[in-house]
This record gives sequence, C-alpha cells and structure tokens, in this order.
Amino acid sequence: MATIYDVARIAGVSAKTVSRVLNGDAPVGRETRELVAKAMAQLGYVPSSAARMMRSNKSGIVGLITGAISLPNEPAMPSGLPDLFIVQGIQRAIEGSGKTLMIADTGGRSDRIPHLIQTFLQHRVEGLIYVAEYHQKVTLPAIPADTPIVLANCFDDIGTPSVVPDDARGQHDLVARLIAAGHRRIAYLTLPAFLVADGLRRQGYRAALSQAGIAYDPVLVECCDLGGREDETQLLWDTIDRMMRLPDPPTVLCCGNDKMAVRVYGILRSRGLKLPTEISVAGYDNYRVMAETLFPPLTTVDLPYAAIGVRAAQRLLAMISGGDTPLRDTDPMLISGPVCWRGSVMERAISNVLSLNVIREDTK
Amino acid sequence: MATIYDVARIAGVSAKTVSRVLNGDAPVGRETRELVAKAMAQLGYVPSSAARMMRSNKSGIVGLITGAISLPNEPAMPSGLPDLFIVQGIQRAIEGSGKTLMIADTGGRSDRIPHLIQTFLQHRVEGLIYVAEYHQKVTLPAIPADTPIVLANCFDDIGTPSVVPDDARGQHDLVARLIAAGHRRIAYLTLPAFLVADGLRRQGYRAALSQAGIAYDPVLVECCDLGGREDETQLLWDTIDRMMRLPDPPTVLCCGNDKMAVRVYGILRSRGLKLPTEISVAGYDNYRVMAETLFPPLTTVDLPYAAIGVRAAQRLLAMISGGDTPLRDTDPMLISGPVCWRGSVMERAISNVLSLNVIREDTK
DNA sequence: GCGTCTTATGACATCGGTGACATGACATCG
DNA sequence: CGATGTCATGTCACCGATGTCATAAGACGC
Repeated sequence: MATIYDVARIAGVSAKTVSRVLNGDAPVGRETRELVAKAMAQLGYVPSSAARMMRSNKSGIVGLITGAISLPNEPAMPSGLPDLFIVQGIQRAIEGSGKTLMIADTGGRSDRIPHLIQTFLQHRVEGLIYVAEYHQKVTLPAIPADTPIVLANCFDDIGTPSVVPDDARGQHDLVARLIAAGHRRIAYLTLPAFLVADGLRRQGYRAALSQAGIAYDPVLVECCDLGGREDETQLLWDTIDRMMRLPDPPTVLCCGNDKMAVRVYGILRSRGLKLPTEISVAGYDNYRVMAETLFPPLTTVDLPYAAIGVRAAQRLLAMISGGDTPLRDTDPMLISGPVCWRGSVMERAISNVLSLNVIREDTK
Repeated sequence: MATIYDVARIAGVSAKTVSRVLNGDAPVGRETRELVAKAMAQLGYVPSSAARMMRSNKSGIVGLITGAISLPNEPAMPSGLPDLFIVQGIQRAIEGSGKTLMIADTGGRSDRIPHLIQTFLQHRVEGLIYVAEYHQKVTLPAIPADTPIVLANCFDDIGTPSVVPDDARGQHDLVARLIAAGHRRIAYLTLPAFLVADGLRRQGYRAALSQAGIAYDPVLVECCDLGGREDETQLLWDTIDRMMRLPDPPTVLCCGNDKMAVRVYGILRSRGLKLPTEISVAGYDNYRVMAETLFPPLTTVDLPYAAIGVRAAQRLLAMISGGDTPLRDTDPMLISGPVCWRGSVMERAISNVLSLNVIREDTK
C-alpha cells in the first residue's frame, strides 16, 4: 500500500506538503496541489488511519456493543429484535457527527463483553454505547474514567448515564385512550413478572384506571408470556376462556407485546369472535411488520427505540466534545412514544378523544 | 493513556521487555514478567492497536457493509429484515477466526457505500463483505486488488465471489412437498416481478409441477405484492376471491413470503374459511417470529440466511489466508434450506413423504 | 578452562503520518 | 528602502509499538 512518501516522490515534493494537501490545514500552491492529487490518484493512495491516530491520538471511532444482531435466533427472550431500531437511531445520530461507528456484537454471550470492550479500548474509541436487548438492569465491567459511556435500554446502579423507555407512561396512555373510547373492562395479559418493564407497565395500567375512577380488578390481569415456550398458546387460550366466561367479561384485551397479540388474534378467531366488534385487542411495541400486517391492523403503543438510540448517541457526543457534561448522572433519561390507534379496538363511545391529546408526537 | 514506556519505567525494565511480556514471543524471566504484569495492572495499560498496526501492517479487521440495520424502518422493500441473519452468520464465522468484525451501515443510502469502503481501507481491513437486503444484482465501486471481497445475498457481473440463496430449488422443494401431500391445485401469489428471486421461484414452481405431470395453470399464479402499499390487502382479497370462485379452486395458497401469508390468514378467516381443513397456506422465508407465532403455525421454506453469512465469511477468510484461492470465481455459491412443514397445510393424501427426502438438513 | 549455546535483556531503527519550527520569495507599509 | 507579514515549502522529531542486532550471564560439552 502506497504512503505519503511514495506520493511525495512521484509529485516531486516533500511528504509534509502531501500531508497539507490531504488535510488542507495550510496553503498549498494550486499547481503543486494538482501534482499531488494526480500522484495520489495514480498510486491509489489511501491514508493510514493508524499512522494518523498515532500522532493525533484521536481515533474518530465510537464503539457500540449490542446483542441486537445475534439475538433473534436465540430462544427469543421478551420482545423480538427491536433493539435493532436503537442501533439504527445511534447510527443516524453518529453519522452526522463525522465519527465512525464501530459495531460489535456479543453473539448472545454476555461473557464476551469484557473482550469486546478491550478491543474497543485498543482502538482508542472516543466513547462507548451499550445497547441491551430489553429494558433491564446491567452490570458492566469497569471502563477507564476518560472513556465516556452511555447505556441504552438499560441502566446500572452506579449512575452511568442511560436512556430507557418510559414503560409506565406508555401503558398509562394506552389504557387512558381505551377508557376514552368507552372501554371499562380492560384485561391485561402481562409480560413475565421478572421484567423491569412489567412492573412499570402495571403501574401505568393501574394509574390510568384510578384516574378514571375505575376499580382495579385483579381477575382481569394475568401473566400469559412463558418466553415463547410451547404451551404458551394453551395458557393464553385458557386465560382468555376464563375471562370471557366472567359475568362481566372484558371488552378489550391488552397484550404485553404485539407478538402475543398475534396469538390472541388466532385464538379469538378460532373461538368465532369477530374483531374488533365483539372483542378488541391492543398490543405493545408497535412492531410494525406485525401491527400493520395483521387484519385488522393492531392498536399498540409505539416503543420509541429509534429515539432512544438517537438520544443516547447525542448524549455520548456531548460527553465526548464538552468535557463539562457530568459523566455520572442522577436519573435515567425516559423516552416515551405515542399510542398508535388502529382498527383492532372498537370505539364504544363518542367522546372528545382528541382533547385528551393522548397521541403525542413528541418522539418524532 | 499509558504506554509501554510508562509500564517499562514503573517495572524498571526496557520497553522491549514489556513488549515481550505482551506477546510472549521470547523468553522473559518469571520475576520480571510478574513485575511487568503488576505495572500494567497498576496503570490500567491497554496496548494501542494503531501503533501495533503500523509495524505489522496487519489490522486483524474484517469490514462488513450492510443496510441491514437501517433498512427496517424504510418503506419496507420485499421481505422484512432478514439480511440481519446473514450478518449474524458472518459474525459467528469471523468470531472464531480471531479477527475483529467491523460493521458499517449504509443508513439506507447506497451512495454512502464508497465513503464506507474508503473508511475501511483507511483502517486497512484485511477483507470486505457486502451484504444486500435481498437477492439482487449490485455494482460496487472498484476495490484495490489486494483487498479480498465477498458478496452475500447478491452478485455482480464482473465475477466477484458471491453467495446467494437457491430460490429455484427452495420453491421447487416446497411445491414438490405439497404435491406429495396430495395437493394438485396449487396457487402461487408471487413477489413483484422485478425481483431476481421471483424469476427463480417461478422456475422452481413450474419445474416441480412438470416433474409431477401437473399442467401449469396461469390462472393460479398472480403477483399480489405491492411492496407494502395500502391497497395490498385489497388486491390480495380480490385475487383470493377470484381464485376461490374458480370451478376448480386451489387447495393451497403459496405466498411469496411469510408476511403475505399473515395477511392471507386474516382474509381467509374473514371469509369464514377454516385453516387448514378448508384451505391450506404456505409461505416463504421461515420468518420465525411470524411463522411459529401464527395459529396454526405456517408451513414455509427456510431461507438459510445464517448459512449464507457463514459461507460468505468462510470464503473471505480463505481468501485472506490462502492467497491461492482465486479472487474471481465463476458462479455464485448457491445455498438452499429445508421446507418447514407445519400445521397450515393439510395432508390430503397418505403417501410415503419421507422417501421424497424433501426436508433436507444440508444447511445445518 | 575455553568455546558454544541458550536465556534474559537492552539499544536503536522503523512503520506513516503530523506538529513545531525554519527558510526563501514576494508583497505591503510607513 | 528596510521592517514586517504572508505564502509556499522543507527539515526533523515524535507518536507507541515491534523487528533486528547486540550484549551479558550462566549452562554445557570436551
């Protein structure tokens, strides 16, 4: 591979002059510049970032660690592969900053994380982002204090800056919107209880009910997610069966995620129930391939993954450039998304829905 | 950030000795080694890959260019986001080789590709892989001849080594299996005609029919994919309506992909048809979140994306190490996957299905 | 006891750029 | 006209590792 010295020789100038042409940091005569440019083109010269980095000590690289890429074929934990959208958001935000995003995948094994961090440090990344597969608490190995790091879709207990979804608000807004549509018996088929999101969503569910003066009825809340195990459909079937036989059955089923909603569609139809006239269904995630493909399209809550990524990246960039931003911060940054109202929920009452302003656009 | 010189000073040895401890390429006294190790730990020393690369001229980096990460939120071209699985496969294969995979995303804009390649060359990657979003022909900018490159899920017309799915064989095997199950009137709701995959799949469809002595009936083949546009469901509805009114209606609907199959499920059920007893449905892709979640689970063809990735990476690694492998090759490497037989297709005939050996395991 | 070999270590140049500084040729100004 | 400034370019050291060669201390063989 050609070097500046090769270029300099061909162009008949000094290496430093070639460097100046490359960086434009000092005036170079028009004629000389053209000579150099021609020599570079002729040799197919590409500068070595390694050599450049040695002097400047600036790599221009931001490291991203994720399981997003390898997760999908795993036994499928909670949601699906939505953390990928976070990576997209980060990608977009970093792209505009002139830095290069280097993505490393854990391959599903979190024990590889220290090794990945080590590799990034060897490349002298200017900052790190860790993206978790679902909203959770994590514990990462220690990072040198001069390398900023941001957690996306997760948090730790030592105050590392983080950006997470506002699960409580999302579920709250959905239930509030269902109430506005005239629903009073709102069933909630929850996620597994060990998930951080589940606790927060239940809070939101109850808050929305109590704000509307509706009593919380535990018989309408049940965990139906076994993490994709075989008998999950059976459990769903039994639960729905039980609820529909109640003297005062639910008029809408809120599902812990859109995937569960797909199953519920199949079950309800096998029971001969018409959607949405006889029973309404809502999801969570706005997993669009599903939500928009289903018939009728699914009402759900947008989980603003892309926005989480963008915010996390912006936060990191701020930490990199302005050393003034504190590296440790108090609370995680909460990001919420709008309720996506589609055909799977029946409007049972004519009410001034718009005045509720539930469908926010603030996550743009 | 500490350097070997800092470590050397603390340990009271020369820099070269520290280097020897790091690389283990020459004998170092036990006592000295421990002193050095302690100094490194104390300083939190991390070697600089830039400096190392300067001498050795070996980066240990493999570059991957893809739109996989940014595509999903685009207007959703053909399939879904399956190219991600290719990236997974590559990840797995590279991981074991001791090299580091650096992933760059096009952000959905192919005009950024030259810039990404340039960045990779600056980092002196040892090889490049380009992953396309769907089976297609591509034209990449020229790469220096000494940097090997492999195309995954795509090909070009200058003989760059490539690995692509065997669409003809996949569709053939599915149809052959349907025939073995007793189906004779097999409808095919195709992908858009401009896709490479569509042409190949039609070949496979017709080949399987003719091998079974079944006449090709054009009335059973229709394109129903508008690339996710609004009226797609309507088009599907009309097409299915027309086919079901035929004097000799189809007993099974083959869909161009699993996503279309989800729509078809909804439509058939809205028409009051029971799956799979009154009508069978098959997909393509084995997009498992859908295929396994649907009720009943969807029979489909596994599109072996992960295998494509693994093969592409293996091929690249061979090119990197053994310079003997030719950089230009004759034909793309074809990868095929098994038919995934699930509950959405009814067995209409008792036949010795297993003897057909349609369900291959050759993609591991 | 002396030459030879192995072990353990250091001095120094080198990789490909860039920062600091120097130099020569003009242009401008008082 | 000499002092000063700007432009265009070159010289040289340096960033942090590692390859080459040198050197000193023991171990071994005869």
